[in-house]
Amino acid sequence: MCGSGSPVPRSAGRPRTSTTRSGKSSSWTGRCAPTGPGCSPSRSATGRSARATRRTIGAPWSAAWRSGSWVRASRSTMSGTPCWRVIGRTSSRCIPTTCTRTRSGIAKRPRRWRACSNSRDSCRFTPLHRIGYPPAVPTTLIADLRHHEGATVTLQGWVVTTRSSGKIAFLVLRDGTGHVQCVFPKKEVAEGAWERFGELTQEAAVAVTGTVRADDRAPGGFELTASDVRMTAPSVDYPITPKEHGTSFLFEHRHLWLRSRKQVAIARVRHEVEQAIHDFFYARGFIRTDTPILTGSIGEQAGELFATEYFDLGQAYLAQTGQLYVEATAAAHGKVYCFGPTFRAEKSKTRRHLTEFWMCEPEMAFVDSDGNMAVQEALICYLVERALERRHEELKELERDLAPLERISGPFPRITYTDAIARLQAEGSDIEWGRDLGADDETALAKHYDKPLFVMNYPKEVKAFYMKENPDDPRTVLNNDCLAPEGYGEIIGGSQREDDHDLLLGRIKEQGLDPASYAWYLDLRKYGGFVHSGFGLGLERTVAWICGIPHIREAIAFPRQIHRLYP
RNA sequence: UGGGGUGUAGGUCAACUGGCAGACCGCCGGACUGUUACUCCGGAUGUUGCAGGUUCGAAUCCUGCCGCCCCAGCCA
Repeated sequence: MCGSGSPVPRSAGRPRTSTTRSGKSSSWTGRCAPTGPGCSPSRSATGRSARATRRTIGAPWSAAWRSGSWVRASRSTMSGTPCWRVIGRTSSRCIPTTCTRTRSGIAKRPRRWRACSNSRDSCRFTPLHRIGYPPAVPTTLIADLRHHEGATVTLQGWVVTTRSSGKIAFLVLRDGTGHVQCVFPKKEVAEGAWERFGELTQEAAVAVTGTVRADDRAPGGFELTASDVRMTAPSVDYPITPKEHGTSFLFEHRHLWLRSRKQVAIARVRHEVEQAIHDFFYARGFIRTDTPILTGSIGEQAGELFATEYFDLGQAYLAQTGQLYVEATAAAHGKVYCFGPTFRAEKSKTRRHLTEFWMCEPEMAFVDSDGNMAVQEALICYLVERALERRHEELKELERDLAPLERISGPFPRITYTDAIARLQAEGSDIEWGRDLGADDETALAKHYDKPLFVMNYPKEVKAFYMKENPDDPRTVLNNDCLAPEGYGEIIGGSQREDDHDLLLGRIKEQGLDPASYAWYLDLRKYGGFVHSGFGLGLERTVAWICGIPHIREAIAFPRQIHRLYP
């Protein structure tokens, strides 16, 4: 189940454009600077299907965008205006171009089109904005520089650092797609450019024009020999300097800290994990059903909810979980999930808690506790695999030791709560059966394994009312926690749900909850009750583990903690 | 909500037993043609968290308050 690779069926990955008529797929190795005079929307590329060509003619980028086509941006060096070429409509494969050069060195328009064996998302030769938006002014992205070697381009971005040595100066620029060093030789730059360089400060917005040059000394392999620079917006006394800062200072400046390399890397791993979650469930036929944030009834237990006035209906609460609602939608669709923010007014001040965090909660009809864990296992394997495959650079930036992640594969070890207690006691712990496991207990258990660990069947008393009683041991319920390795602790909590109306009602009363608030939830057992299970995966905890960062507050752009509501 | 720690320049931190408020980074000025946390020279920068107390004298000792950090509980 694990390690099965892409959740998309293999057959869907075959290019369906006419570009692969040869039937041969090859990776693209040529250098392309699609900026030559021949680059015009009205000219079709040799080998393109007539249909795509027609689409290009008279079809501005926005029309192509609306129709879902892929567009590729390029810039005419003659007119300076961007032009757009539709390169594919339904393919999930990258379709890069090859170019030839004339003897004079000017890149000509693509002669032929080839399919590339890389997938659309991972292909290094498919810069993202080709399927995105048109830049406000003709601008080359740093990530695209490899395609523009020898060409004169204009970059827009923000100043990371400047260095000057009297007759030569260096500017490290970032634009959201990467970093590049721009070199300013004093004698060769445009008039006034040297002085303008001197006025640049950290994080000033700039436009730099120069020639793209491959250089072994450059971290990304390419540099810009700059001919001109223009500051488009100043930045005075940027607070986050290249020196060290304390955590409270950094979180007070979180809106700026997000620009730093490591924070960018974390955000991209998070993005990858979120997308991977959606891909995973989509490929397996789950329907995403969104659950309310404002709720009247209560998720698990009162007291730790954020309350707000709700017109004439009294108090509304910010959702602690979407679970009760996905149980309802599971009866409509079979397999569903929700993914959104949840809120806990717990006064927790640990490295594993936020008051607002994102949770993915699948719910599956006709799936028992065993099947539930199998899905959790597959999901975690897939998320780790995706991060390793597509966010390798980011994990490297974060100095994450990849070996523990590479070891993640199914099946995961499983241990019952009762066995866990026995093991802890054997190791000298004074924990007694019936008490919930603490953070230290979890770490002690998980350290025996280099994979995530399932701990199953906790005592009924310490778990929520909706969990199904274990028929083999009625003191316990059919639930599981999933503990991440390396001391990261619980990232998933799941259970088979109580599907018997009377037993559920009894549990509600036992825990002192008001049955009236749960009338609609009990209805699900009155009208075609069904075996079902589900779980909640904490996004920030998962991202923190994959990134190897010590505190989950860095795994979300703007963390909400008990003492932090700003920025 | 408990337990522990901490608060000094824009930032990170020193300041011995109560005795002149300091360093580095950053910033400003200058030098330097391949730097990449460049280097070198010079300069500016303070309500020592707040309020009170002890003392000839308090960043330092005492009382109260506030902020932040770590740990625990609760949980994802």
